[in-house]
Amino acid sequence: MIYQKPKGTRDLFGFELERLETVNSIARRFFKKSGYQELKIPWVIDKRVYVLIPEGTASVWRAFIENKLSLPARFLYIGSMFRKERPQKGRYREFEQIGIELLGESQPFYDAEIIEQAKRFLEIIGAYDFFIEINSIGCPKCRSAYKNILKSYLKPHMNTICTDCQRRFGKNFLRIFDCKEETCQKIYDRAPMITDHLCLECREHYAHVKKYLGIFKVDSKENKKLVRGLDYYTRTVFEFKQKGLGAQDTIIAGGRYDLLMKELGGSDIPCLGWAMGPERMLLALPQDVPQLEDRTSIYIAVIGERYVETMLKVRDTLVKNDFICVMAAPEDSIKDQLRQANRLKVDYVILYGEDEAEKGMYAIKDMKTGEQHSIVPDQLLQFLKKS
RNA sequence: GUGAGUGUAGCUCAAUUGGCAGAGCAUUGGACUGUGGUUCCAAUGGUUGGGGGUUCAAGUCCCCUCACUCACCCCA
Repeated sequence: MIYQKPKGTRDLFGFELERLETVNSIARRFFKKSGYQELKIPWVIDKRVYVLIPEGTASVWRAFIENKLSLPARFLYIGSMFRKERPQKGRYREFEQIGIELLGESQPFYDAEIIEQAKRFLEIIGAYDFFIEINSIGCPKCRSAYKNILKSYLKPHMNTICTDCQRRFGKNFLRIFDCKEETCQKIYDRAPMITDHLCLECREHYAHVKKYLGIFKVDSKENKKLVRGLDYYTRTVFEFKQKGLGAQDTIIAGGRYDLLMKELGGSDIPCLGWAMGPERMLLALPQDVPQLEDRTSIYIAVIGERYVETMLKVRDTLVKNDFICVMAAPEDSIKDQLRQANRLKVDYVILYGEDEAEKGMYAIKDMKTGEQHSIVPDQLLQFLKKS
C-alpha cells in the first residue's frame, strides 16, 4: 500500500454512490424547473496554495461579480466541500453539498419560498422525519442594541458558564446559544432573545415570512436560540433537522445575508440561500430511498471466438436501447461465463455458440427462474422490453 | 485540538486466570467436459494494525505509534 486515503475522506461506489447521484440529478431537475441555473465553482480558492472551499456561497457571489451577471439571479451548485474538523458521524472532511442562492430579492415572500422549495425537494427524494426551525436575528441596527442587552444579562453569570462559552463570549458572541452544557442552557433559557428585540422593519419582515410559510403550508417551529456566527447574516435563519441522526443532525441550513455583498466589497445586494448535506440526509433514510432507476441487465455469453462479431452488434443494440449490457470473453468456459453473470446479478443471459448459429436463434436464459428458451434475433428487443 | 471506545483470514466475528490462532461467509478446485445460482466433498487463506517492554510463554498485561468509530470543538 503506497498511501491511504486522507482522514475523513471516502471512496464512494456501488449503492452509496448511486443514490447520491440520484439525489443530485433530482436536484438538477427540480431546481432548474424552479428557475435556478447551475453553477460549477472551482474547488480551489487560492492561487498558490491548495486552499479548498468550505462552502459555496462566497464562490457563487464571486462568480456573479466576476462574470458580470445580472439581477435577479438564481443559482444552483452541487459538489464537494471541505472542512478541517475531525470526522464523526455525518461529518466528513470532504463532503457533498447541494445549495441554492437567490440574489437581489429582499421581499419576505422569497424567504418563505426557498424554505418551501427545500421542503418540497426533500419530499420528492422521499425524506421524512425532518423538522424545520426558523428564527430572525435582525439587522445590524437591532442586533448591536440586542448584544448590549444580552451582555449585561450574561455578565453576572460569566463564572458559571463553561470555558467554551467564555471563549465564545469574546469570539463568536451569539453562538453561546449552541452550547451543549445543561448548566449553560439553564442560564440562556432565561436570557433576553434577539427575536424579542427586533426593530420595526425586521419584526414586520419576520411576520411576513411566517405568514407566507402559512400560505405555503410549511410547518415550522420557532427556535429563538437558532443563530449564526457570522455578522453578514440578517433576519431570517432556518435549519432542517433530521431525526435519527447523531450529534450532526442538520441536513439543510440557510437564511438571508443581505450584508455579505458589502462585506465582499460590492454594492448592496440582498441575498438568500441554503445548503444541504445529502450524505447526512441519506444516512437517515432506508437503503431503497430514493428510488433508483431499475434497468434490465443482460450478460452476453459467447461460445467461440468466431461469434464475437455477431454479439458485439447485439451488445451495441442493447446499450442503445438503454439496457445494461456486459459481454464475456469467448475464451472463458460457459460455466465461467454463467458464474460471472450470476455474480453480476444480471436479469438475463444471452448464449450464442455453434448450436444457436446453426439454428439462427439466440438462447436466452432468465437468471431468476433458470428458464431458458430460443428466440429469433428480431424478437430480442421486444422480449426484453416487456420483461 | 480534547476525551472515550475499537483494531484477529477478503468480510462478520470467536479464542477461559497469559498456555497449540479458530468458525461462518467469500474465494479456488472437484462431484458436473454447452449451463450460473441451490447441495455435497476438499483446499487456499494470518508477522492478531505497527514498534518496543514484562514473562518459560503475549491476540490477551504495560508503554509508544498508526488507523477507524462516537462525542466535544467547529459549523459559512
